[in-house]
Amino acid sequence: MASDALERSLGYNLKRTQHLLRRRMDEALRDCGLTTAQNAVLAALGAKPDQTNADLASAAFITPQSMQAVLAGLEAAGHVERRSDDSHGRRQLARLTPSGEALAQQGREATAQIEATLAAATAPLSEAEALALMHRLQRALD
Amino acid sequence: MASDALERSLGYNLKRTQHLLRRRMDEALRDCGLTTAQNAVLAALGAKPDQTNADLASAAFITPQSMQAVLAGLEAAGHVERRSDDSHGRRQLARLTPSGEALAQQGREATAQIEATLAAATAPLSEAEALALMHRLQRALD
DNA sequence: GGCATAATATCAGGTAGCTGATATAGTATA
DNA sequence: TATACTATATCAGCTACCTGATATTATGCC
Repeated sequence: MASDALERSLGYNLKRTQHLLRRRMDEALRDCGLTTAQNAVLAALGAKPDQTNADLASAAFITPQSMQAVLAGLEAAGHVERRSDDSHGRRQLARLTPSGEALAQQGREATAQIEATLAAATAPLSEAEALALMHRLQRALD
Repeated sequence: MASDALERSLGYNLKRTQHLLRRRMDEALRDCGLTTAQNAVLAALGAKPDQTNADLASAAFITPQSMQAVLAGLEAAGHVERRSDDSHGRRQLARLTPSGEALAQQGREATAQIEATLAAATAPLSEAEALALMHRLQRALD
């Protein structure tokens, strides 16, 4: 049994919550054959096409170097395509292929249940209040 | 710029918050020469001595295999000592040495500021309300 | 125009944590 | 007692992500 001091720590509970969430997400996405990082890319490109590797890395909270490998895998599998930005010679803009769109949809469906579970568990707080709390914590940590 | 859909996701914001927290913790602990995992071990043993490798792994949210390496490092550095449990031949109970106690204290001091920042940022919610929210989310995800 | 700075992509190497497998000791059960 | 099950420690190998370095392309400034 852990000490009460740890149980009362916001940081510790933030970490534990995120840890449980990560496990649930990994489980749910395993059925689609997706990793969490891959799903993050598909979701980000689904919401906003033509993003650079650096954009996607930031969205998935990993380094651009790490994202390169993820993106290369998705590209090799035919779920993503990259083309040079005409106005910016170095940039490469990524977007979903049709099979990538389908996979992104599977990812959304697999994770929707978890998101709904989270939203329901905020009661008696509203989901908006929980989100506002997260935003305040983020601002404090930034 | 990320899509609004992601910004409104509790899971995404939980991940982002934890990501920022991790960065701040790593920064603060670097001055003590401690990693996050090492600090977790010292904090856990400070709160409750004579824990097994498996106990500590659970407390730090890593596998027992990974914790072995962390614990071996701390033991080699003289901050932790392990002895066999007389009543359980296989178990090895870890506890802090005097230098480990001192290092644990440094870790506490380094992270106290961050914890206080988090607690202050819960307003207008109380810290207890924020903790209760975390616990509800954890229960929902478990 | 020319130069410093920032942004992007990408190569190379290192590390932390993971999964899988194995050995051993304690516990429960038939 | 014997047999199955659980908990612990620990070896081996793997993967994801990181840091550091480098090349190339915009962009801001003089």
